[in-house]
Amino acid sequence: MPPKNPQSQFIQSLDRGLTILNSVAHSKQPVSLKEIADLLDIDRSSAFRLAHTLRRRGFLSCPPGKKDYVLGSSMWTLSRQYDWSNMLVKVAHPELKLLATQINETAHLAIREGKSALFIDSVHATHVIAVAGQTGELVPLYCTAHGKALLADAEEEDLRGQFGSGPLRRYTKSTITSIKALSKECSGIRRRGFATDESEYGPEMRCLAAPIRITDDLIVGSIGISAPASRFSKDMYPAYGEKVCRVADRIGEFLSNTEAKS
Amino acid sequence: MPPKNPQSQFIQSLDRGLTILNSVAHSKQPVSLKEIADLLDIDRSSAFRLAHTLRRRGFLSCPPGKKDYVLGSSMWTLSRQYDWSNMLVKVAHPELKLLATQINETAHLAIREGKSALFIDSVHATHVIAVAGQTGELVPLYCTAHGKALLADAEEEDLRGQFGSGPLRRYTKSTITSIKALSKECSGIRRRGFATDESEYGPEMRCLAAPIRITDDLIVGSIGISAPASRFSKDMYPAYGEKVCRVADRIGEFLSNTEAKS
DNA sequence: CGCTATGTTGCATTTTACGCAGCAACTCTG
DNA sequence: CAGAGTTGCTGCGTAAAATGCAACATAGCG
Repeated sequence: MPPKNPQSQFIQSLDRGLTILNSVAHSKQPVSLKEIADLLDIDRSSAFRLAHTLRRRGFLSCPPGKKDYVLGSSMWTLSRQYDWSNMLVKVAHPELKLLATQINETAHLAIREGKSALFIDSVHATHVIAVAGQTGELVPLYCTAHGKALLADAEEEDLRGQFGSGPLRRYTKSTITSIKALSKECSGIRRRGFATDESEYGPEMRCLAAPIRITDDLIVGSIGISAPASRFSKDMYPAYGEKVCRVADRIGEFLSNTEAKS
Repeated sequence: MPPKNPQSQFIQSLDRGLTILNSVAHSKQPVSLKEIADLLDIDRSSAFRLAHTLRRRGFLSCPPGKKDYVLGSSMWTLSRQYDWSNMLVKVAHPELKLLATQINETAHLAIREGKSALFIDSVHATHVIAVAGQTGELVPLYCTAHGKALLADAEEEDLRGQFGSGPLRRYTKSTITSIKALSKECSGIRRRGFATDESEYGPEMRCLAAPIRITDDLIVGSIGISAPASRFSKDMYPAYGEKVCRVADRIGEFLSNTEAKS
């Protein structure tokens, strides 16, 4: 039976503290105490005590001399020490398996690492193989389906900041070498929901991948399928694309919350 | 005057919530409700309400089906959306400048990015240059002073996991090519406090760098100086090393808290 | 040098979070 | 399979803890 009074399970002050963390993290400028108080619609003194607690615990920090708040070292520590990729693998592996068997081609899971995409899990068509195939391999971001899926939300200026303004290295005839073209490709991926690789990195290989998004649309990984071009024609893009997108969305939902429904 | 009652500025439930976040983040396994209750020495019901609040806000999450807690997507979002390197640059730049003028050689600031070290700021000997020199450059981790400083806390098995078991690529005669030697080098860096580069990557260049550590000893960046070997002999290591270490420590302290002293 | 805006502390009030008790689901264990 | 022991979850009365207010402190500004 559902709880009669669901509100009683809410700790107000903790909730408020988390709201503060969120707003500080999303703000590009340091946040003043007044802004916090206004945001939560509480007295300045209460805001002060909440912020003070967060600071003492290292979750917030004040730039030397200033009295504004920025994220503190604890957030740094927490996010780094935690093995996100392991969690992603755990949640995604069953879905990866499902995808591979449904389509009967190799399915991959990738995350971003620096300026590359890193394959962290894969399931082959005929049999399940945990540590084999391309798992562990690093590939460029701008000329692979997984890489481009991971870049999907980047705007032209972001791309320029990350790859510089010069032309990109060409691997094959179809490699995208200009930032402008890459940016256009990204907007196409956002629209369609999935990215493809027309032998832009390695020859005679087709790949289709979709970004895995969590709350706030942040892209945390990509999932997709690869096959020799001979077995994987362009006609299959719509059908496979929809399948892959659906799987990616489901993984994202699992990661985002899991209100623990069955 | 110091507050008469410093405890009154402390919000208990928020503090407890943060403690939960910390313990979940540091634990390798998912954490059960009972463990949380025991840790904080509070009733299970209170622990439940705290954890429940954290979960509804996305800071914790339950693996599908299970009732244990792991870090949630909000932590993911927060840590990624925040521009850490920008913050590091802001805090470290004055110190970098000081270091460069004191020693009168180029000083660099670097962070880890994937399997490389990325230079994010530099100050040249004679003049301050914000966006020039090696800023933006990626260099290998295992054969540069900055890279090795960033790796300092890694144990042999970590290194093996990150670089594979094969030999490392050789750039010069003095490049370290075995994981075992690299591990030994790391323990030396931990002992001394700083790393050096004996022309292991590029020729005729010496470099000395120290890791920047925040709370829990997590390494978040490195700071160091570079010079042609002709001007920078081995004799200078102790003196320069101590200087660089002191600067690195101060930056770490600034980042870790800033109890806002002057 | 006032004046306002913001940060910080003490204190009285009452909201809020706590522990207790009890139920439900699940796991051992014989 | 029964019964005992864990653990997760909810309702409720109470006490403690968080809140808002007022006052003080400090910084920025004209």
